[in-house]
Amino acid sequence: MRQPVTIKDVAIRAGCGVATVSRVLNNTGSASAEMRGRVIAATNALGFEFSEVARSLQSNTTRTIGCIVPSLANPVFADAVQGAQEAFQEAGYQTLLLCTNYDLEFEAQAIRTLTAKKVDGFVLTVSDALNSEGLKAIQSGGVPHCLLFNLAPANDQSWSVDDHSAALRVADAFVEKGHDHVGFLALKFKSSDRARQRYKGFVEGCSRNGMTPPALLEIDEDSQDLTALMKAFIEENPSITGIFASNDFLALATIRSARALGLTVPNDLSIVGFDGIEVGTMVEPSLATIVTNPKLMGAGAARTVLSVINGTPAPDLPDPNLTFSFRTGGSLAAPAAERVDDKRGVALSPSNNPTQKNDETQQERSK
Amino acid sequence: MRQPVTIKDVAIRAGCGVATVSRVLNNTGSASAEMRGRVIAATNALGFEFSEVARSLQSNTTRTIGCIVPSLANPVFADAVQGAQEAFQEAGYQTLLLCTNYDLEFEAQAIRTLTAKKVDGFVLTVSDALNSEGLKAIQSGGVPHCLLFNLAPANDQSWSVDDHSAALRVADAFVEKGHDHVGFLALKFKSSDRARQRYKGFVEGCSRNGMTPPALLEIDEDSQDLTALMKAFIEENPSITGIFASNDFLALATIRSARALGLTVPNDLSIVGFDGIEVGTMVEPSLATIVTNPKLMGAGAARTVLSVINGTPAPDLPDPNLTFSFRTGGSLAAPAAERVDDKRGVALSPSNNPTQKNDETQQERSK
DNA sequence: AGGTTTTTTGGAAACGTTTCCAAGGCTAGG
DNA sequence: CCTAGCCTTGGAAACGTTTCCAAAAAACCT
Repeated sequence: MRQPVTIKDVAIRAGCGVATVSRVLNNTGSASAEMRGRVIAATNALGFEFSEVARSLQSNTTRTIGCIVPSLANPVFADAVQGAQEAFQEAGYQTLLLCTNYDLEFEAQAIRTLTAKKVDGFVLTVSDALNSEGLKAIQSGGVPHCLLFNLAPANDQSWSVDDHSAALRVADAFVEKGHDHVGFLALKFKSSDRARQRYKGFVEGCSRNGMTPPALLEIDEDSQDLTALMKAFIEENPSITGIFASNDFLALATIRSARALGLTVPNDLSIVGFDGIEVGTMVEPSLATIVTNPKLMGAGAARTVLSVINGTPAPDLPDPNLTFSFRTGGSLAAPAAERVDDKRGVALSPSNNPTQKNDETQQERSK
Repeated sequence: MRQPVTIKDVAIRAGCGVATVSRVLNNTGSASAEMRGRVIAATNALGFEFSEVARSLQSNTTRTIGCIVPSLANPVFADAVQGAQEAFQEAGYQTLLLCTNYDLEFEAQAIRTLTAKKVDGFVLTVSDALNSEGLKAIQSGGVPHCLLFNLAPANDQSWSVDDHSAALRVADAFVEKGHDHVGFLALKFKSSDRARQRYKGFVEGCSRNGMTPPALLEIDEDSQDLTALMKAFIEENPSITGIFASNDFLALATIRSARALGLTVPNDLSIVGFDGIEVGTMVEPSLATIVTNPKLMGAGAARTVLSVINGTPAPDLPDPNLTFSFRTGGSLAAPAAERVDDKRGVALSPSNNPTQKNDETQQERSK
């Protein structure tokens, strides 16, 4: 199916040269009113449309942006992609989407493919921004780009939630409710610097608050056996009274597993999630979580890329502390008294101050 | 930023003609071992990569597929897109994604844009497959395409859940539990033939089962005031004992609103959703719903498009009855007996207590 | 050796645009 | 009435490939 009607056909029909057709249709250069009319008429009669491919070759610009994310199954990315796509769309750019499934090989391949397609820019979430082969290629190729949900290396911009600070905030939330020892549940720890940031922040937050260092439970792809894993985890760490899950789905799954284990949330186990997906407000108890705005992030990254393409000043990155907020929810409460007592008996606490924590606990619970 | 190194540069460096370079690198046509070596060496030395744009112009094929869906905020589409994207990716095709936001104008525009970009095919979910301007353009342009989640017009293929049958099944599920009068809650009724199909099927299912025709509650974009709407709806239809929501999010929101109105689910009001998103199994009570497999649908549509591109036989569409299954859940149960009693007494009570409904009305109407 | 295949090679056309440039027709100023 | 300058116009080059074709080189026959 060859290009059905080309600029040449229009030129013939209008009885003029192709250059004239191009000028008229693009409103570039001059043309007599009469000529203009003939060209328009011919264009309509033939139903002519420019081939963007030929244009791209000639203009060396495709008005296409490569967008690379791990997966759309995670609504955070889905929303971010949509936000980016809309922003690009508005500026007359289309979006070539590729999902890496958290696979480094795919990631590199995706970048190569899109580079060959001569995209005008990239918005991408990589597995590890500091060591990404593909990202380096983009940088050295001088292709406009902006990271999304990554910790930006030097010289790079990234629209991202401040995972570290958010995790600190979660630690604060736990301690406010009187928890001393909690767990961190991570998915795809290996392939996501975001998860690692959250963990790092959480560890630091716990430490700052004088809490026991959080126990780490790291799981793989499928949460089929999450209940079993949790059982082992809790047995191994009998003093934990809460779990910080690295995303909301995981948090909800954790609640389900907790129920399956006969634990009630939040009494026996408090849960805090991350992302702030909407269903978190629909469940009972509602999910305490870090609320983020992925769509905004995606749109922001898009605007940044557009700005470097156009050579206009880049939009300001949002204040890191405004990239998230904490949402209280029924899934986080003071630990039940019995478990606190348990702990008192069991835990030979390190350099912190569990007594004081327990006071807080009492206070909270008496409300 | 011109193409940094072209086939010409390689040819010069290798001391041969461009035709030879092309042949060697594409493994088409013959070349002496020595020549081959020189070309490869030059390619590596220069870091040459083909420009897909130039290739596309020459070969009149872009290895790019246009993918159009209403939104990625709905995980059904997000999953479907991912499924399609993966299938295409595997076949060496990339995916140009556009979201219409349920806007007909955008839809038409999107199709025009992608047509100009000379995509090799389309996978798309349109608002109304029978009257879509853009779809007609695609058809008459002879561009390979496959619908997704649409009711296919004649001559077209569509990978879609059999919404009609699924809705029948939901009606059966309600009647099995002893419901007689239920409501149908629809979002974007105007702009989605899927929602309309579901409604149509549901009406028919209710009729077949001798139930009262379902009451229709149609809502717009934001469910902010869903609770208020539901209150009015239930007051207007005091005999309904259940609601079939046209998607799972809506179902979960409905449960939340029901709670806000002091109704318990499923005792006062049973809820059935549609789509089978995973969180439905994580909530309490779990959500009764129609389970679908959007990723499979997306991948299927992709395979269909690929088959018409390659001229190979199209994959069989799945048996319509296997495109969905019913998942039982705690949100669907028999209507509470007390409510039946209660209702008798309070038949005339105004809007104070929305939990009360009139069973006599129900029985009378059911004949 | 000479003629006949077969292989290897490179020039050039083509894909559909945009844009440079030169040429022609006009207008206007002298 | 002539010339300098402006507006219009179209030919042709360029963008980076692939592919057709013919020429050159190598191989294989008697």
